[in-house]
Amino acid sequence: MPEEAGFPPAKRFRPGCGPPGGRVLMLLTAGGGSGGRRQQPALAQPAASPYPEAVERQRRSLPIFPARGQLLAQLRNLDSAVLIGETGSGKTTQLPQYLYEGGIGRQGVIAVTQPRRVAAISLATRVSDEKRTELGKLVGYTVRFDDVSSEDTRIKFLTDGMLLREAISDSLLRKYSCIILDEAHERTVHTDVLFGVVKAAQRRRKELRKLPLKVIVMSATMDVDLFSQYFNGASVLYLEGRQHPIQVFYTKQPQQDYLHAALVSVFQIHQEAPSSQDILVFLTGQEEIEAVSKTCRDIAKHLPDGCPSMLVLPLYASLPYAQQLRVFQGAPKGCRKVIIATNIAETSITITGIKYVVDTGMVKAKKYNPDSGLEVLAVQRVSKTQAWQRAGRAGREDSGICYRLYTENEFEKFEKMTVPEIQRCNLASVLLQLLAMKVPNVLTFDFMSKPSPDHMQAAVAQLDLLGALERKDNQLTLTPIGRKMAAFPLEPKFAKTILLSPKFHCTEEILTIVSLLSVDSVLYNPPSRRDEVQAMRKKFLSSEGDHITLLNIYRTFKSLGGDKDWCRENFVNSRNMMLAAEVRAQLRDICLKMSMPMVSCRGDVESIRRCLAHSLFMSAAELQPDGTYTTTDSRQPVAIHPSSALFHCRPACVVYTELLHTSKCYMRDLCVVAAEWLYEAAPDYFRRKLRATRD
DNA sequence: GAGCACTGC
Repeated sequence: MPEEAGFPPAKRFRPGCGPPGGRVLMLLTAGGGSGGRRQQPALAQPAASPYPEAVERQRRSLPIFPARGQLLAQLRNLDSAVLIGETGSGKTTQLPQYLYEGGIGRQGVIAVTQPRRVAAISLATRVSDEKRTELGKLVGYTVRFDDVSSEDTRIKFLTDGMLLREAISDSLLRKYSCIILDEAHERTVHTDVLFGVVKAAQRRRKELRKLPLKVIVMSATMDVDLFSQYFNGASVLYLEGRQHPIQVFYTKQPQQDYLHAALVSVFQIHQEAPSSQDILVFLTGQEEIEAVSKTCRDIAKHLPDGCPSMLVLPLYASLPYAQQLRVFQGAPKGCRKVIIATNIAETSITITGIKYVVDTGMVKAKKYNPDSGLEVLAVQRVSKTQAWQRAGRAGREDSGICYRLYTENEFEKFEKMTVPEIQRCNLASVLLQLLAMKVPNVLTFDFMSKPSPDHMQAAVAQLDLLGALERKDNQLTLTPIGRKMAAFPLEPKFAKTILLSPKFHCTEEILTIVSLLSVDSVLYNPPSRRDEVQAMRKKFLSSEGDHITLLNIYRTFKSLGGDKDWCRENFVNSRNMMLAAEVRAQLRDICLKMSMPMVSCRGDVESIRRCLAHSLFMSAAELQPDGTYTTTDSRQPVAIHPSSALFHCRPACVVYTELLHTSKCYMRDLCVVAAEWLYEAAPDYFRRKLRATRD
């Protein structure tokens, strides 16, 4: 048994509780403490309620309910507002209904945006149930591949990415009277771009004396200064929630080995706590999670008598769906559930019954390196808000306990907030979308958290190479090709690949390849069965690279009618395969709307490779005399990723889809090309490069 | 020579 990790006495806190100092313009409290008995709302029952009693009672018991009148009175007169409400306050399901019932925003549609599809769908279902209407009538939702809304829809839930798409065809968002940006604290790229788009639409509509646009930003955390300032000093409304108290323990000493510390903590809890109380452990990635899960199971086998048994469940996004679902099933009586997860359990997946959270304080996340212009995936410290979010996962139904595997001193040194994604990612897509909306002066776009000028410039350079940009009167605008690229829900380089494909008579094939590349990997690689996987995959491998290999797999899958058993036997992720087929159909529709010819090159694989060379020429690498590879763009040393079909080959020249920095800089998804094809594709670009290397 | 956080259009 490992020795005790050593935790000092607990500090009590309630995550996100209490108003932010000095910034609250109005305070709306629901009454009642957290976790304890709640005050009954003192308002009179409406004369004739349209709701069945149970639903009505449930709605009235939510913390937001006593604030209803005050909330409506305030919101009626405000253009913009920020609403802070903890988990469980009922803000997301109730506020849109209150607005509708109060006759606010009835001249148009009330939109509520969500970062995730599942959330948009389940919230719409919930609210339409409460309104006792059929989903898609009064209350509906719109997410990619699934639009359940109609002319009658007045309350619409949509993903933030979907609303952005709509802004391309109508940048004033004319059909909406009110836009509620929910989960704003997550600061996804899409939400961040929407902030700017919605703010501009609001101002422009005012200038044009059109229907005013009301904007409500909803956040679960207290750091709202930025939101309020950004929306011209918008009022901040505070709602108390239903979070239960959580005890937090820190370690006395910094931990050298967080995996070891996590194991110690799990078994310390396991020996002390009743077996009905489940544990959630936060680690950084698949490999680590699988290794720790195995160790946990091994140790659990050799525990002393009287110790409860243990059900260890890994949880990460690339885990097959059926295995993900196991975390929702209760463990047998006398058995404890231990869930070992990535940050997928921070926001995306909520598990009930968690009493203990073990937080290693580490996360694997993308960083942006402005010098090299590259994204780097690296294990790093979480931010304070992230640590609170993790702790909060222990207090969903009852009071909880969080063990932090770092000292309080270390915690104080964590970044206050996670750096918004928009400052950590490639901006080519964002820029293309803004240009498609005809935003004037894109380079000075009013972002809430501005990306650095270098960062923006790198995106301009990328779009320029793809032939998407032109300059008119010192303003950046889109070329006809650029406008077409923006129509595809894809990274710009993939959109360009599709647009080039008719020239190489391989549109059908390119559509398949691009679809497969734009979903999560269809190749399932359980580390414990590596040899089996390699043996099965051999029959699809192409010496011409990963794109052709993927095409081979898709063709076999299709010829068998999408057989799930075949997928399992061949270590193919059937969920992602189906998704790729759906993406392909959508992309094909867009091509047909543009009157692109649907052509196939049949067995002529070379034309596919030529097409890829012409669209990915800026991501190429050449074999050096010493057997290593160097990128043609920045002469950076790179290596072939071990997952590639070309891992054991050494082609002279390749293009790749992605660079991945882990222990080395790896190229992923490679295609063998001829050097002269690259030169043909962009003679000026390569002439510049050659001159640069000579200097 | 040896490895892939999480969303979304």
